Amino acid sequence: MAAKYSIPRGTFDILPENSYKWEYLKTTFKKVCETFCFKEITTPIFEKAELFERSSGESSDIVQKEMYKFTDKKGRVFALRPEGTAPVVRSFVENNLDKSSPVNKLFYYGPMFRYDRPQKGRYRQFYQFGAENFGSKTPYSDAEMIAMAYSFIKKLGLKNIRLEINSLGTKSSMENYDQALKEYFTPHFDDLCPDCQKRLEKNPKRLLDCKVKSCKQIAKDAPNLLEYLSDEDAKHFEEVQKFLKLMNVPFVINPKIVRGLDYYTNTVFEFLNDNLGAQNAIIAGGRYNNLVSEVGGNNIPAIGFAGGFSRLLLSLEIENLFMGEQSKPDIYFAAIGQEVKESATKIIQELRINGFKVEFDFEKGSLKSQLKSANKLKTRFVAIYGEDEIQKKSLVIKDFFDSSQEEILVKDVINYFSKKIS
RNA sequence: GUGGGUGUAGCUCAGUUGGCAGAGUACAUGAUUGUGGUUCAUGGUGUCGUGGGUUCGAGCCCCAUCUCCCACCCCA
Repeated sequence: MAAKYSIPRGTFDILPENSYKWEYLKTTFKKVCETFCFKEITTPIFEKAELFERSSGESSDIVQKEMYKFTDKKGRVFALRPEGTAPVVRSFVENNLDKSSPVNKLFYYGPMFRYDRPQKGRYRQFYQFGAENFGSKTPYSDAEMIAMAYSFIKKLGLKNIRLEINSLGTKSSMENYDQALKEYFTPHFDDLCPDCQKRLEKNPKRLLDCKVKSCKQIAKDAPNLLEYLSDEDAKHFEEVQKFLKLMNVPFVINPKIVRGLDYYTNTVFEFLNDNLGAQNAIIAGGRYNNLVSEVGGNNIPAIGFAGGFSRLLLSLEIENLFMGEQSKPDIYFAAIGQEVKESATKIIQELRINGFKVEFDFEKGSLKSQLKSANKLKTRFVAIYGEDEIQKKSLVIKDFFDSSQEEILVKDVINYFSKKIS
């Protein structure tokens, strides 16, 4: 053992025995997105570091300490993407997608990178899926986005997941609220945990979801964000709720949801699974009406979400749900003797070209061991080919379902299996 | 970045007061030479995470280091 090289900390291999599960998640997500008429977009896994510094907020932890930054040979500073929204916005702006269509509905998935301490549901290279809607500012588009995430969760069959929504309002109401929070918490300053004392200046909304008991106690009577929304923002939020109800998407309002990235405005939402431990957010997102212009585009409203595949997988495992199936051979080709095996390769290639999944072991000797392999691979059909069959230009086909056997002519083999295997 | 736990066969794990490295499972082969599943027999591998130290002797004790797990933090 004692392998010479080991995998980098906080990363993981997806081995053959699990690959199909990831594939299942990806294809299911894709299918759901397509029912909402979203189109796939793929961007590079690295971008100019500045893109993330600008979009996520200079002060966020992601930018401050979690980015994998590097400099290329010409001194350009890049970062492995820590999240998916900024690159999609960059591509949207750079390719002038808004010019050819007033609304663009996009989805993506792929690896993201953050230098975090690894933990359950948290890795340094992790796989996210996400979707963005550019160009639509109606409350309906907020609800549609949430409904799409909800549909994905439903499609997977997950039950123990709840949706929480909130509205942060626009910039002015957010500033008013921050001010109110500061006024409320400052008299209690000495009773706050050290983290919260820091947060009070930097990002007072963070005080609301502190886990320290004493802070929680103080935060209980803090001013409510929803009361600081402008009339217009409040109306928007109410309309979103109206559409969610119409679409039968159950939710609860949690005025304490705060998103980690600076760019959110108005609606924010989280899909949570409390059985996952500390990293309980499965899908999270919100509206970001100012980000496109901030990255250099026109003043285009947008809303989106992102989710983590491994947290989703954990959730599926906990609820013991279907996670796709490993691909298995249609036919195991058992040939007896070296000369027969050589002659078999021609038939096998013919079968494979016609789309059948055919397993064949050129080295295994006895028929018995080949049948054992076929059984282990859960193959239904075994084609038995030996001296007798060569003479007769035939094949014996054994069906493991009922242990029946029949002899067919080699020239009919494609036809035969076309009927047997759909 | 901080704290707690952890590491022994491919996998899941035993391993006594420090005294020859173990089980289950999986894998491979075989049971009158062309018929799987069940059964039986046989077989193999370990730098005991890594590097030091204590000791006649270390899987076990001490120090360091790394990994993974859990929590803080942060977030998907």
